Amino acid sequence: MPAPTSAPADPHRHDAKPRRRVGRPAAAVLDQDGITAAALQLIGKSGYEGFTMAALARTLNVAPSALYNHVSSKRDVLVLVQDHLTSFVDVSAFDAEPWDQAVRRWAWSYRDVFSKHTPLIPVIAVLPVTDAPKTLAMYEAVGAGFARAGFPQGRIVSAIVALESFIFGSAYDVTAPEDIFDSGSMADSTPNFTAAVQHQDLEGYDKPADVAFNLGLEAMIERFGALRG
Amino acid sequence: MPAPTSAPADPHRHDAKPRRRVGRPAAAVLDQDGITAAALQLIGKSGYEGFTMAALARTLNVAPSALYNHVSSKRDVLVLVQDHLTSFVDVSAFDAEPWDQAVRRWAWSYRDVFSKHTPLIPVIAVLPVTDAPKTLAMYEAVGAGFARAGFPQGRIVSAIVALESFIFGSAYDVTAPEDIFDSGSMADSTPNFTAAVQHQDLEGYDKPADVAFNLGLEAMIERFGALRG
DNA sequence: ACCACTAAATGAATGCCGTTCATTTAGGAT
DNA sequence: ATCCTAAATGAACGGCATTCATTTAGTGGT
Repeated sequence: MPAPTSAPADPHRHDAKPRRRVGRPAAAVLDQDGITAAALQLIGKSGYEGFTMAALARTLNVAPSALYNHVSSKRDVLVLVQDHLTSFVDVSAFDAEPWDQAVRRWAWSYRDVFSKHTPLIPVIAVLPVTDAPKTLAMYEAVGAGFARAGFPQGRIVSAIVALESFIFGSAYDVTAPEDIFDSGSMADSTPNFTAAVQHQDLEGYDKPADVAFNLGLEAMIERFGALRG
Repeated sequence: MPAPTSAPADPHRHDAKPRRRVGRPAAAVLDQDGITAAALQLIGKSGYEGFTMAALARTLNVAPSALYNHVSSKRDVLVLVQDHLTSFVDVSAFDAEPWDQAVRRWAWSYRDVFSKHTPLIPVIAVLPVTDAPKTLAMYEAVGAGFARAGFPQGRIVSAIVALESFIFGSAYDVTAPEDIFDSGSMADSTPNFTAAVQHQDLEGYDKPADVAFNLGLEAMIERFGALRG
């Protein structure tokens, strides 16, 4: 009886999100793509605190319970959103530029996309690729790029995972408050760190998060690059 | 006058647990240290799903509302737990071993501590150090180690942040399901990545997460080490 | 043209959750 | 003995995700 939660091939296709007249039910008003788009829009407007099954239903002119015919949980919606966002990550450089440049472009865009969606990180980081086809497609593009660049087969996945872990952690960093390292009244007991914070070199970047991301990313690119055959 | 609506969220400088005979208040059944200890124990027993203000109150034989005399929100409790956990991170090597070994020991222990507490990561990553004295103490130990090793002042914080970002991301990775990269029925459309997954080299480690962590960490240690004067 | 079947929507109900608040309790200070 | 006040209580409150019996309206078969 319950509707399938993830079926790639849907019998009922295209139906925008028109407002059916109120009152009693209608024909197909909802599908996963429509839910995903509405969710993304809602998140953009209200943030993740405002992202509620009730609020999502409201933007779709539907009762909250109706969503559960197309999705099995709120987490499910987050997975749909996550996978959709992944298609905004730029992997194009992997077949247009040298390996190191491609990794650079990919990593920065990956970080930028998800720094605006950090609540999704705990979801992505642990999600089987089977549940996220577009994410899998990204891995394929990246993995192919590594292989083409002469990366040893046995280390491709580990290298990607290491980069991705760094990217996720760095995405949080982007959202941290500027004064996160102000030691305030405790400065006396932490002289070394306090001094280091004060003398931090921005190296021409706008934000400290960018300096740190550049530093770590370039370290990995250089060292990983040396693994190529 | 009714009772105050919000308890002090500020741990302030004293974090010992002496019975302050400041000559004011009444019998104390609850305090922040007791709450922190109970919270940690509850999390260990029931996980973060079972970690509820009501459940926490129950283990302390107290009404849920009583907690709010000592803590201003559930998030506050998480901050206390987070800061407490940080004292389990091993920074001892920074005054006993060479820089690279010290970073290694610190990073692995940091990752191991928080891989069991990933729900805290979104909290830590964005938390001003002022609210977490033990965390600040850790930064001081690490920062001092970097300075002593001849690290250029202006880059100490960026290097630590980069390492920490990598550590946080990698902590998630530890908790990922083993088959997270099984592409299942989609294997045909992702030949490169699927092959890379199949041929992944474990390099003698138990878990793929450890291989990736080692790879990224050693890259950073080597490259950052070259920055020392 | 009828009818049976079924996917999809409803709205009420459920059970939890974090948090608030008026009130009570009991120790130290004067 | 009395006042003062921090700390504890228990009953609310509003919000949340999710479930379920029921209703609706299209579709496909005869």
